[in-house]
Amino acid sequence: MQAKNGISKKERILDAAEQLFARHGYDGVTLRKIATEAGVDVALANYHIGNKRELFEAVFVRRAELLNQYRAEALTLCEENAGADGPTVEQIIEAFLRPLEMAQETGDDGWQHYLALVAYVNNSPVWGKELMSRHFDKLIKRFIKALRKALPNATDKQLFWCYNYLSGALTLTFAQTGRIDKLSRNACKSSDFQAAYNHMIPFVAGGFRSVCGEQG
Amino acid sequence: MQAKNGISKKERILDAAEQLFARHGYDGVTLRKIATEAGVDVALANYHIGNKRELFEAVFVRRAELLNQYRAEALTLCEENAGADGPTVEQIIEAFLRPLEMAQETGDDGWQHYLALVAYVNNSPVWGKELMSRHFDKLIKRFIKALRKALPNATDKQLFWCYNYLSGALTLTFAQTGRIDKLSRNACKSSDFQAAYNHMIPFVAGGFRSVCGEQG
DNA sequence: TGAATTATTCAACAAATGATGAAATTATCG
DNA sequence: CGATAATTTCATCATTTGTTGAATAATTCA
Repeated sequence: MQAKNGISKKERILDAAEQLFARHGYDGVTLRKIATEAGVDVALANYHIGNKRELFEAVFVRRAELLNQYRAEALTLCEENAGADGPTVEQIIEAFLRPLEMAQETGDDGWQHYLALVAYVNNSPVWGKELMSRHFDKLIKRFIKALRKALPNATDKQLFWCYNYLSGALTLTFAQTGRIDKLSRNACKSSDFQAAYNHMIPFVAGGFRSVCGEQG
Repeated sequence: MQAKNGISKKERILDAAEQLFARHGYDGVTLRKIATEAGVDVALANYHIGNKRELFEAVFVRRAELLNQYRAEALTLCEENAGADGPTVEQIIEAFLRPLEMAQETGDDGWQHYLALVAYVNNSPVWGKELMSRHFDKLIKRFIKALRKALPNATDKQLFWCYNYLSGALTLTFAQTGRIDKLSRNACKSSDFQAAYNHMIPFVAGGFRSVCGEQG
């Protein structure tokens, strides 16, 4: 049952839920607000997807695989282009971040909302651990493996703490609170993803090098 | 009307609210849960503090000034101990972070809950901008000023973006989701604040240096 | 003590919430 | 077409929510 404009009501529900959950969190959103935003009856979400929790997870899952795919391709590409020593820290971090920037910069607002949702989940004591792990850990371990090769002196403890800081920096950038705009008196704009990622790559790479020591 | 054990019911309400808001967010907590946790009637929060929103802000405000004071003292101290060139990036970052570590490591769980609440607020698109700015911007600008002196080649844009990454890394550490434990197969423990901050200082300092360039 | 102030509890309200069967509508396809 | 299935709407339920006015208890202090 496909609508004429190509967007089914089920997708409209997921889009509306994505935006609202990202902005207000799980408990800050009611099924009625989602339905209203989607222009749909309240009962329809239940018919197509299930209860509220299942709706939340459906939204989270929807783009997760695609995102992993983008990142995996970027990592594979930079590994193929590198010599026998493998890619540099900068190249690995870039492969980790650029797909996100590109997703956020498509005209589609959906990716912006989705990544803000990931930020919410990543920071949530309740959802954070299980949901993030289930969908993203596998690929992250591939990135860590590449970093371990680029930083042969690093211990696992150092690598994973550094990844944690990277994850936090990224998350706050996703969250798009607009706080940095105000603090910097508009020297930085949180909507300027290009600037956010351009600065982030050397920051994070420098951080990894500083903690884990140069190779040799 | 002070209780015999020294903890008034008003304080018990604030403590319970602090813990629950930090864990479940504003909308994930009901006044009844707070009251139950505090061992108090539902109506009492309203009598002592006001409505739900005012309760949330009261919790947020309670420790904000004290936290600013700790950080300000640390910065002043490291500036006094430094030469005419001022403190190094590492010293400034350390002054920014150590008071948080110390607060989290007091036996009192309250500071842990409070900093998790700050993490929630900092990442929240709704609360993030206004509430954080109102209470923390002034002191943060003092820190930025010190960093500007330590990194004379840096532009404001670079400095504030780097601060943003620092803030994000810090926030995720506060949030205590336990995710890093699982990801690293217990090489890192999110409850180990000492390790979290020990690694974070060189990471962030290295990041600043890498983005803003060494001086000279 | 006893009156007055403060603190706490009780009871109840209207509004909103997630959920779900039953009814109505629309699509599918032999 | 006509019947079977998929989709969408409608009406309604029991709970839960934030809030408040009145009643009760505890404290203060003259």
